[in-house]
Amino acid sequence: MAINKKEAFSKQEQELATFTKAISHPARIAILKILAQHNECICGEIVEVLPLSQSTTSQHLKALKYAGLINGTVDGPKICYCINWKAFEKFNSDFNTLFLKLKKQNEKSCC
Amino acid sequence: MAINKKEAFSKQEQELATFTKAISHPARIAILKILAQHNECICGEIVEVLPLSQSTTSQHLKALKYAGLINGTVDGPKICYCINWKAFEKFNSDFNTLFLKLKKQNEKSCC
DNA sequence: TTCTTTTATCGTATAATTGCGATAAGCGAT
DNA sequence: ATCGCTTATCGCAATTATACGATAAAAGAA
Repeated sequence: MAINKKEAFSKQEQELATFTKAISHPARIAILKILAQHNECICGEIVEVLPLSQSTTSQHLKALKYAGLINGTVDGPKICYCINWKAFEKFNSDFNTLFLKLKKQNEKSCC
Repeated sequence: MAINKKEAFSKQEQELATFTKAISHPARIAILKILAQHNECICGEIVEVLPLSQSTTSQHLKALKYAGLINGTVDGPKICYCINWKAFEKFNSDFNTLFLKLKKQNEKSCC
């Protein structure tokens, strides 16, 4: 058991779930906030701000990168991180589309 | 290891993460769509539509209920489900607030 | 080359998620 | 009280996530 049944759902649902999963941990929301607060890419002073170890932080960054929400480019010995606004915009749009779609049909809670 | 460090983040971040986690699985997004497509509460014909077993579907419903996104009231032998629009509205609002907050600061990707 | 700094990855442990079948629990009808 | 229908929960197995320390890898500086 415990076979993954995600592929049984629509592409759209899978895609949105990937995004929401990426930001389903407070640490990753915090990382996005930190990245957005900078006008330039930051070369990973994220570890110092977060209450997590360097390795754990790196894993969270990897998760965000996997979902396409952030980019990281090599800058000498450091790595420069920033938000992928294009992907972010798409996510935001898809999300609002879902919201509107849901709300269109029904507005009242009957229970 | 593997101690939960979620409480180390802000209340707002935790709250939003709870919501996004609730909709971080395609099945749960599908459930919300099904619920929204009905003008009345539906007495769980969700199982027939989803490609999942009754028990698994019940667990997904439980997850959505835990996050406060749906309500379920007893209707004889059945249970009547519907979206909690109030909670949903708050989630939508919190989410857009985060988006705007992030976008306010920075609009360009430098990498 | 060697050292230092920065980041990723490996190894490991624990916890949570996902999924199913089987069973229980609740309620109406007989 | 018993039966049938609907939904929740239990028990189990497999997978994934979370977290850390230790180590590797990459690049500049000495």
